[in-house]
Amino acid sequence: MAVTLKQVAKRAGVSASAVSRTFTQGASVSEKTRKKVESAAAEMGYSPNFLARSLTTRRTKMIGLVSNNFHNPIFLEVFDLFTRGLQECDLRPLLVNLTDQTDPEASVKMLRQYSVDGVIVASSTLPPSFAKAFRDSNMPVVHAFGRRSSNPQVHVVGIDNVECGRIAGRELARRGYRRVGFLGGPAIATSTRDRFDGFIEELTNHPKIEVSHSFATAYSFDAGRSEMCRLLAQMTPCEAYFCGDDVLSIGALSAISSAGLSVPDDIGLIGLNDMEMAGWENIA
Amino acid sequence: MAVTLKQVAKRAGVSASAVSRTFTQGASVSEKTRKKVESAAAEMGYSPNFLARSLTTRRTKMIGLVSNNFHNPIFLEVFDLFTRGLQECDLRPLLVNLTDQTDPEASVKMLRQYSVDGVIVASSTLPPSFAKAFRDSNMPVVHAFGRRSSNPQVHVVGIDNVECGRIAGRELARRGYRRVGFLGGPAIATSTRDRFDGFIEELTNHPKIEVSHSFATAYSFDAGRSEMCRLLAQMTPCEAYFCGDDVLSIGALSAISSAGLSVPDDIGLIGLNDMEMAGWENIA
DNA sequence: AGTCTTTTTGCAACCGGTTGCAAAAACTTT
DNA sequence: AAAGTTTTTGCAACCGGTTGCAAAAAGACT
Repeated sequence: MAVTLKQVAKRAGVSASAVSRTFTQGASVSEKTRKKVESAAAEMGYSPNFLARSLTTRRTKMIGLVSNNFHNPIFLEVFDLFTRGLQECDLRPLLVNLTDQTDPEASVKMLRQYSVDGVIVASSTLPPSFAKAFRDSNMPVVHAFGRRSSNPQVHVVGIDNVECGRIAGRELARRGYRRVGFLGGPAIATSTRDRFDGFIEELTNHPKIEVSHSFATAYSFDAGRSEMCRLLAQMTPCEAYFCGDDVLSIGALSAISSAGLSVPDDIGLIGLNDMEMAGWENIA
Repeated sequence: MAVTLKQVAKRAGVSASAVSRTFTQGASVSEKTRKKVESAAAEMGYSPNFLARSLTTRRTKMIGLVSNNFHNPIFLEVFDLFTRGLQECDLRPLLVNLTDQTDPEASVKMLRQYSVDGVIVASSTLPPSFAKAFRDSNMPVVHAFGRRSSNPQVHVVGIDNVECGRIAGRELARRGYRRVGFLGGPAIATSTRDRFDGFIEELTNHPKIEVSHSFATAYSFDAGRSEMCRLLAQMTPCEAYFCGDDVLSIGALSAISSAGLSVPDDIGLIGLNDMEMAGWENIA
């Protein structure tokens, strides 16, 4: 169906190699034949088939973009930025949605069958089996929002979650709260653990402050809301909370206002992520 | 690097075709050789290269998933559902983020170079040039959230926006509002136009009701908010509004509450989409 | 055992490109 | 004009598979 290199070659009256070379950066072609080829190609609407090319060049310019965070609105921003970034580098994202039913091994195998040049895993809430499968895949993988890994094969980019925790702790202390709580995401998420560790570490410097903590079941609005409801129902809720993620904060806010309380008058709250929505003014 | 079919063939002591056939649905292989091949393949960790295969089968099982809606939170849900759906059909989405700087022709060409089996365009706010480019691409394309097209090549799936408009109009009339407004998305979006048309059509049945309309500059929180601010600043704002999209509604809600008014006591509001977030209870 | 069918198998060509290599063409030099 | 250099070109093999076809093997039937 599509126009092939050979057809162009015939039309331009040159060999296949000549055509191939005019479409390859830095190959040796005379100006004369290049012109011939280019006009023939233009007339016929030819452009080289990337997959056939990849067979010999061993580069597909495809990147596996893997995530299981399709319910945390911050990830729409993440996908936006990541895909744009890739596109600017002339790479295309092959999207993989990891669900609970997905077999991590199968996903890795699939990505290998498609010969992706690399993989980006964008998630901090990845079950260990997934993390392991991608780690062992021996393709280049970068784990976004992960934490420093013991495995040197995997590049990690992310924020310093421990430091985030410290900052939040410091701020709450500065504001004079005496009883503070940490409201984290799923206990298995490394991001939550690190933020928690930093938070605790910082607050040990302030022995007068009473610290408690709890974990929501997911990074989601509902989880944040119900966990905060539970906390508020307790005998002595804290004076202020540090939420491990903005979507949790928003859920928590919802719980707080349903309870007839307000932020920051009745209760203090610190979120994390600065998502676009957090700026929406009716939330609070 | 990766194990190839030939290596497996040699190890299993059979021809290349035999190996190929054991990995092809419905090909003729005896049980005996199949076993030999399978065990050899398992030992060596072989799985067929999809791209090489696609060269002869002319099927890549890749689908271009194209959108420019990376700021409307409803689209995270859309991506989630679409990718899952594709994965269930054993297809992989090649994601394309259309920005203002993107050249539609280039995107189409790119998708053709990757030999995608088809394209899903998920957007109702597509500039006509994009729509046209994909339409003319002579690959199978389905336009999600589009409207019935004059071009029979393109499959469209979406809701009946005209009917949505009618329903909203009917409902506002039923509730006895006398002065109602339509707050739509960008005037070029077909979805907005259709919803508007349906809305108007329905309300012509109620001649006593006064109808006005305006369009936000985008399907976004900010656009909804600022448009509603403008409306509220007018001499006589309407008693109720129909917003063409939930994210607009949320923006509008924000404007309304900033103005010290509340819904539905002071002003009526109908949204559209039932996005996950619309259930978040602190929004309203 | 011999003949006729049906199934399984390997050869070889092909999918759409790339690339090492040696020959051909184009310049330089003297 | 002949010899030496550099650039451009086409041939042919290859990337990792699939598939039509005819020969080989296996099974069915007298």
